[in-house]
Formats: sequence, structure tokens, C-alpha cells
Amino acid sequence: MQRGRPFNRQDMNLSHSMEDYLEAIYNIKVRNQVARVKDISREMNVRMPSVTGALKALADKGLVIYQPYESVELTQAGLDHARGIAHRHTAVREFLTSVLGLPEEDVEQEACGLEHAISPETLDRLLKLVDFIGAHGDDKAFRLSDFQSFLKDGSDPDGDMSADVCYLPATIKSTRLSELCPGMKGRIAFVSGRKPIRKRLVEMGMTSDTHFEVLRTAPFGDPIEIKIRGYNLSLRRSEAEHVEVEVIND
Amino acid sequence: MQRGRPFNRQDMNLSHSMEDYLEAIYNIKVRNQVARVKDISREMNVRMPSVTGALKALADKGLVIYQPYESVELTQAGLDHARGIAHRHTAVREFLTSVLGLPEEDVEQEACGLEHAISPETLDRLLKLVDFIGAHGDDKAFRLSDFQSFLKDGSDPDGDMSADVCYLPATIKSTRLSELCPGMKGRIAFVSGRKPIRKRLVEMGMTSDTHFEVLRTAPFGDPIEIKIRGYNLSLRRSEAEHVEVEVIND
DNA sequence: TTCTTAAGTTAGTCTAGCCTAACTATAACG
DNA sequence: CGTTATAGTTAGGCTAGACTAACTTAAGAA
Ligand SMILES: [Mn+2]
Ligand SMILES: [Mn+2]
Ligand SMILES: [Mn+2]
Ligand SMILES: [Mn+2]
Repeated sequence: MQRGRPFNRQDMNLSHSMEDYLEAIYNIKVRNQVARVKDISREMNVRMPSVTGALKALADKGLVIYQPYESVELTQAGLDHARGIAHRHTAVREFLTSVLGLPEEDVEQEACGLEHAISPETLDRLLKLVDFIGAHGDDKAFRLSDFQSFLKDGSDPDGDMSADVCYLPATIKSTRLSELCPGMKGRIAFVSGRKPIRKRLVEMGMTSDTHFEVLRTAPFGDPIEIKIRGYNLSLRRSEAEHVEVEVIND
Repeated sequence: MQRGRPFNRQDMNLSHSMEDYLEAIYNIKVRNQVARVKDISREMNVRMPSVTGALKALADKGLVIYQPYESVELTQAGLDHARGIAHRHTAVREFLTSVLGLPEEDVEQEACGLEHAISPETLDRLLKLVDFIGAHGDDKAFRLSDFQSFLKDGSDPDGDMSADVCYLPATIKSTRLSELCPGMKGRIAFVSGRKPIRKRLVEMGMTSDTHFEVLRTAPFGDPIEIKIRGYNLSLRRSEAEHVEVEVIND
């Protein structure tokens, strides 16, 4: 009851449909670097004119850059938003499979329906629940109160996941390079931002599909050092924020 | 991705909006016996002409009986459907509060958004998760695998909830009288079905707002014996199915 | 360089779901 | 029994989001 408007996510109120378009664009770009109308149409199972219409609406909201006949670019706001939706999707999927034990192949559609109604607080706790249960495995016993206190202060009586300086939820499959922790590996998906920034990063070797490993990060993640193409490369945080990566859990 | 149609729930495909109308009608009837346009309008925070339109749509689908200027009745199909939505709502709410520990007052809207995207399998497991954790309380430890095997065969190593002959999930706040287990108490909410059936049940004392307790049920719940207005009353299952009750956890 | 074809856009239609404004029915009251 | 207030309906408008049909663009093949 009380059919009100959804949660305030950064002052932007997107419909389920617009969120799905944004999510699709993001996922296609992570896979393919570029997202074209046909790709989106195929991914979402709608006709191309529907995509054109959605792109106009998203462009009006400042979330994508859309020039007729060109491949669609995400703005910084659009990218942040899209990443958020994709994270909600994976968080829900992982909850359904790893906590509720539902079969992988059945949960995709359901996750994509639920993701639009997940509040920021619920997302946070869902991520933590999945990680908490993942860390405990199938064997180790725990109390609900253990989880509740882990929620509050990050403490865990069994010590498997307490107070990591750098912590990325296991459910997250793609994010900014600047979010990664030392030891993590990944694949450069695409580089965002304005031309000069993109150019500079590409010249440093941050081209799509290249694999890398994070070597170390300074206290506030600035700079971040990675191993890429056999070289060690040091990036400023402001640069690493423009590099969208797919996390690889070997 | 893949914006397809929702789950097949008894061959009926209701929009989120239509589900909310049905849920509101059900909840109002559980509280008030009758649901009028104004009540629905207030409950859902929409204007009255929107309600009139929704009622016409629901009547076309055979879920409500709608005669201009009269209070709205649920058909048997509509009642079943509505009860299902209300159960999804409460299951989600209880999960959010008792497992994720979110504050009661924050979760209503979110539950009402999520309920529309919950599959039957997920509902089932969510109900069981809440019950399982409820039965274990905050203190007793358990493994995820305990829950998983409880899901499969209803067995629980700690024995608190194994193999109850009669089992009603704790999250369910209102249902048919025929679903209740011996020892449970409740309040008659309303009686459904055609006039002669309703009349017969009312003559037996099954009038709205009357409190009762279930004394015992025969193996397949037929007949069911209750204590009501100081008398013991025995009902056939087919009759008890028409009595919608609010469960009272004293 | 022209032809062909796939990708993309435009225009127009339809449905769901909300709204306001204006009209109508019902019931309660004097 | 007529008046009046409230509940309810009808008519009409608007937006979002899908669709088809028809046209346009751009890129590769001949
Ligand atoms: Mn979705
Ligand atoms: Mn999704
Ligand atoms: Mn709802
Ligand atoms: Mn609800």
C-alpha cells in the first residue's frame, strides 16, 4: 500500500524500465567496450525504436550521451547509476543462490525484477549477509546475533573477515579500478570520462581487454600500483576512477 | 536484462498496480469487513477515479465484483490472489526486519515494492528462513547447511521445528480458517463466497470481529473444531475455507 | 564509385495508470 | 420530504513505454 515514489537515489528518480536500459548499456560496455542500439535491443528483448526512445529519455536526464547513429556513451552520473543497478542485481542474485539455494539458471529474471525495489540499506546488508555466510562456508556455525554485530561494527567472532583495511564485497563483478584491493586481478573493461583523460590513460596502456593485477595501494588509495603488460604502473586515484574493470576471481 | 513478463501465477498476469489494489482491498476487508472506494483511495494514496478505473479492470479479470456505488467484493480467485500478495508482503517485511535487522518503520514501502517480483519458490524459502531463524532465536548457533537441509526435508538438527504435522509460517497474519493449527487464536475477519454459504456460516456465529480458538483438527483438517462465543463448534473444511481470519499471536 | 544491406530513426498507434473538473447518486438530517 | 454533504462516477487529458511501418544512414561489396 501507499504507492509512493521510490527511494531518492542521488535526487534522480528512474523508472524500472530506464534502470534496465542503463544496466544493459553498462553490462554491454563491460563486455564489449561499446554499446550500440542493436546490442541493447537484443539484450533487453525490445525493438530498436524502443531503444532510441529510451536513449533520448536518458540523454534528457543527463545519464548518457546520445548522438544519432553513434554508439552510446555513459556520462559520469550515468556510469555511477548504472554500476549501482548492476550491483543491486548481483547482490540479489547471490542472495537467492547462495543463501536461499535457488538454482542459478532460475534467478536472473527475478533478480532483475527485485533490483529496482532494493533500498541502499538493504543492498548494504544483503551484500554483507552474502559475504558473511560465504566466509563461514557451509560448515561453520554462527548465530544471527553474530551477523547483526558484524553489520554494526564489522566485527566477527570467528575472525575470518574482521576489519579488513580494504574490503570489496565478493558479489561485485565489475567496478572502478580505484575500488580494488591489493592482490585482486581483473580485466580493463572500458575507460570513461572526457577525451583527454581517456587518451592519457590509453597511452599508459589501459586499453580494453588487458589483464592486470593490483600490487599495492597507499593509505587512501592514492596512488594505486598495478602490474599490466609486464610493467608496473602507478596511477593516481583520480585516474583509476575512470577505469572500469571486470574483477576476475581466479 | 531480458525484460520479459513476470511469473505465471495461476495463468493470471497482474501489473504491480493491480496487485496493489487487490492487496489493499484484502487488507481493508480483513480490518473493516467492507472495502469502499474511499477506503482504497486513502490506503493507496490515489484519487477516487483511479480506484474506479482499477476496479473495472479487476472486474474484467474476474477478480472482484464491482457494481457502481456498492462496496467491492472479492471473487474466490481474487481472494486467493490477494491473500498471496499480502503473504509475499509480510514475508518480505519479516525478512527485512528479523534477518537483516532493518527498522520496522522503514521497511513497509520497500516490502510493497519487492513483493511484486518474488517468485513462488523464493517466497517459500523466505518464509522458511524467517521461521528457521526465529526458531533458533538470537542465541542458538546454526550452519547454513542446517537451513539448506531444513529446506529440503523439513528436518532440523536442533529439533525445534521438525516435522510438525500442522505448520503455519509465523509471518502469516491472516488466512483461511482452514489453514490454522490447533491452539491458534484469531479473529473472524470476513466470510467469502456466495450468499447461501455466507448466510449459513453467519447463522453458526461466524460473524465479523468474533474471537475464537482452534481446538483440534482431524487428520486432513476435516472437520475442524473451534471454541467461539463460549461454544464448541465443528466446521467442515469446505466451510472453513470461506472464513478469512486474522491470526492473533497472544 | 555505385549498389546493397544492416542498423538506426521517425512517425504514428496503443495501452496502462495516473490526474482534474464536472456531474450524479445516496443517505442523513431537519 | 426536501436539502445538503459526501461518496462515487464520467469524461477527458497526460505521460511512459511498448509496438509497426516506412524512411534514412552508413559501410562494405562489387
Ligand atoms: Mn531489472
Ligand atoms: Mn538487472
Ligand atoms: Mn506493492
Ligand atoms: Mn504490499
